[in-house]
Amino acid sequence: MNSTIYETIKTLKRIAGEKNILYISSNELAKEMNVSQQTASRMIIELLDDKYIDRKMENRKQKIILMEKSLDTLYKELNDLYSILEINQSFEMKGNIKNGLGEGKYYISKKEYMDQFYDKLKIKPYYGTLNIKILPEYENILRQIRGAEGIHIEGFKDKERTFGGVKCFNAHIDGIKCFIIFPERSNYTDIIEIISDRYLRETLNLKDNDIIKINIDFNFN
Amino acid sequence: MNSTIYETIKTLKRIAGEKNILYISSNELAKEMNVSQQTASRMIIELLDDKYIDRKMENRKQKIILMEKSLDTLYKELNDLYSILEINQSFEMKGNIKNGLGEGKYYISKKEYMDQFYDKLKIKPYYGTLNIKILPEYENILRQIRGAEGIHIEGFKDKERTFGGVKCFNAHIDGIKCFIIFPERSNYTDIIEIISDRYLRETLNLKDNDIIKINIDFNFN
DNA sequence: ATTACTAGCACTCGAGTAG
DNA sequence: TCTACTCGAGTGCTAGTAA
Repeated sequence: MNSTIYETIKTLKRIAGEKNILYISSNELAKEMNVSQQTASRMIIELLDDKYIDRKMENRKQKIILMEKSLDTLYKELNDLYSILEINQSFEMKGNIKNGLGEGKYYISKKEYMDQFYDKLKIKPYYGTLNIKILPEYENILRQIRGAEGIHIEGFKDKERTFGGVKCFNAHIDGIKCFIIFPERSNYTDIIEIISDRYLRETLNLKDNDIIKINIDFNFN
Repeated sequence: MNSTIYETIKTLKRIAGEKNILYISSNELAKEMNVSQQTASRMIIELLDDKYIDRKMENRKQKIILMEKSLDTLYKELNDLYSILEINQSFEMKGNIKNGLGEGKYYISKKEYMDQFYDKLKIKPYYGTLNIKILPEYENILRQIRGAEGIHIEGFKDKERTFGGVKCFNAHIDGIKCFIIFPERSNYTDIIEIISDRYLRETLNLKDNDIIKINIDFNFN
């Protein structure tokens, strides 16, 4: 990971703030970063090439939009530091119960996944996932969790197709132990999937759109 | 700030863990960082030159000791990310009341400081500081606070000598508003100085060696 | 005003190798 | 084995300048 890329992302995010959008000339960016205008321009081109940012040339100044990959980079570094400095923190998110459409069920019930869940998570998951749409005010926490290592579940192939790797995080809802699972290669989404050895919908008496709180038991290292 | 220096510090700290001491050959370090042995060796020399680390050549492998400057660098980056990602966190430390020897009193009672305290902190401090020796388990939090920006108080000169800049952090003890003040150029110490418009020793009925809790009202930006 | 190409200088990297 | 020097190649910087 090239440093200048990282420094540029930091600078852009600092100026953009929460909206992740900013209007800035290469000259202004150059001054913020203490580099030449040419270097700032080159950095923007590199960030564009690598899909860290999107850009619209407007009349006066270019409009830069920070893509999810930029945020990932920053939260990844934050997690690195948490891990290295051995800072332990617990996280809490809230969201709405969503109807899962049975997709998660199809994936996790694959034997190759199930065997690994049993080995690595020490649970035999209920054949289905609980889907939660995270409330917007918790999205940055979600980003931070997504950026962490988690417990890795290997992908595999069957005759028809490839199933990607998954990473899992220890969590609990109302005292019931469960795991958040993320596909390792996927775009950002505010919907997370939960597995547990219990049928959570029934155990916790949940209905669609109920708001629930989920605690992540983060353990760096 | 050169990235490779930063990456090297991260790697060293990750391996060293809490003790901040590690035994590692340039070759091993090279593998950890995915660079050549020569580059790893060069990084170590640079870190030595810049006083980030200390080193003892032992029979088999060099013994590397991470100096305070390395930790500062990592906590500084953590603070940067907190600020950029607009993560607000409150901190709490505990420590023992210490006899201040009247030094703090001499410094802060200087008019040039006092005027700025009044302007920037909106208090007219009591003529003295409360000294607290932070308990070891809170030292990393102290490092993180020291690494942050704070409210800047300018240094100045009088006929005899130079008085350095100071940075201040909003805090409170038992609900009483106060400020932690750090000399801007000083070595790490586990003793912090507190100012307030109240005589805290009396207001809070404190005696030497009492253990107190201090809350830092951290406001990035 | 902008952005960004080109050219030349400077810095960094790793291979070879000395101590 | 270690650490770390030299040197050539490659990368990244800025100044000049085009569009």
